[in-house]
Amino acid sequence: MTEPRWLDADEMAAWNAFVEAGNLVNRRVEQQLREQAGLSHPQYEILVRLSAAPEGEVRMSELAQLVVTSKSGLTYQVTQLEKAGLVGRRTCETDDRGVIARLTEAGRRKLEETAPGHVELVREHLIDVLDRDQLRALTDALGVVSRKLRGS
Amino acid sequence: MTEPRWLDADEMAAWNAFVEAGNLVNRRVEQQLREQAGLSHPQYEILVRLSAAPEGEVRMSELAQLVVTSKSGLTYQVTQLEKAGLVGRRTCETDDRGVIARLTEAGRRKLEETAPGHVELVREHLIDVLDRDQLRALTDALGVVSRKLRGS
DNA sequence: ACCTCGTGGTTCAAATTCGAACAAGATAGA
DNA sequence: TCTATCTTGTTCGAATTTGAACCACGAGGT
Repeated sequence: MTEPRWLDADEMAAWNAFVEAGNLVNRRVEQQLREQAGLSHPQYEILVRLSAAPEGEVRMSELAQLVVTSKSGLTYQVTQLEKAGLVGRRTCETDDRGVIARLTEAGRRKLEETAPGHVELVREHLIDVLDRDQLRALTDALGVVSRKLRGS
Repeated sequence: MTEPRWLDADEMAAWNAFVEAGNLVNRRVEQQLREQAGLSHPQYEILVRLSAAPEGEVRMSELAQLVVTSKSGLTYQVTQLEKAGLVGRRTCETDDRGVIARLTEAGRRKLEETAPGHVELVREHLIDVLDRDQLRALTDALGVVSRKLRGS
């Protein structure tokens, strides 16, 4: 095993900042959604993705990619949302294996009443603490990271 | 309820990038540590923080802050690490309530043999895909976010 | 000394996560 | 057509996470 290229101070700082900020923000968001709407962050994400799709419908496999979770994880969360009446399931006409998740009217209302508080929090902790340039730099950098990971 | 300030396209992109990159990287790191060392990311983080501290000792409450987890979560993970012989517990002399986690020799060895692969992955997916300026911008921006969240 | 309040850590139940195993359906080539 | 191979989504068990409840202890005032 050859000696690895260790991280220098700047690189270490970058990694730490990434992990720390991610954890802190996630915790905060999770907590806020939970107490304000009784939703987990993944659940909220699912509602958002569905609402953005035509007919409010997205196929399970695609949805799993969008919210970055495992297949079984998505199955679980969609089941929860279904019990709550916020999402429905139907089978795909062209592919009998396929299952399509669909946002219900109640789901859309739930999202509408939850979004303001959520956006407020995102603003307070991420958007409004950065200026335009910082925001762009952040988006660009993280975009590179994501694309790299998506393609492998 | 007053109408919230919604996110414009750039702001939305920033938030999406943040969440997506965080999820993707986390999943990847988790998977890598699990199969290469049988450790979860939080567990690895604990070992890192301990190894960086004088005597390899950190108090539980402080450790929870460092790795950004709940008290109970930390208790659980330290217990796991203790079972594996990588970490020890002792009570604080000056405060009978306090518990101090301590990195064992086996723990230090485990960290030494796990770190190279981990660093390699961090490099591949975060560090090496960005140039110096991007890395600095990322660190600065996320630093602002973390500081803001730490102080509230 | 005593009492009150805050802190530190653990325990507990409930919810969530993941991967592996599975069943059922699509797909492509001989 | 037959068959071998992917894909899809669910199920299952094991591991993990969280907040609330709890107990023990320190700190400050009376």
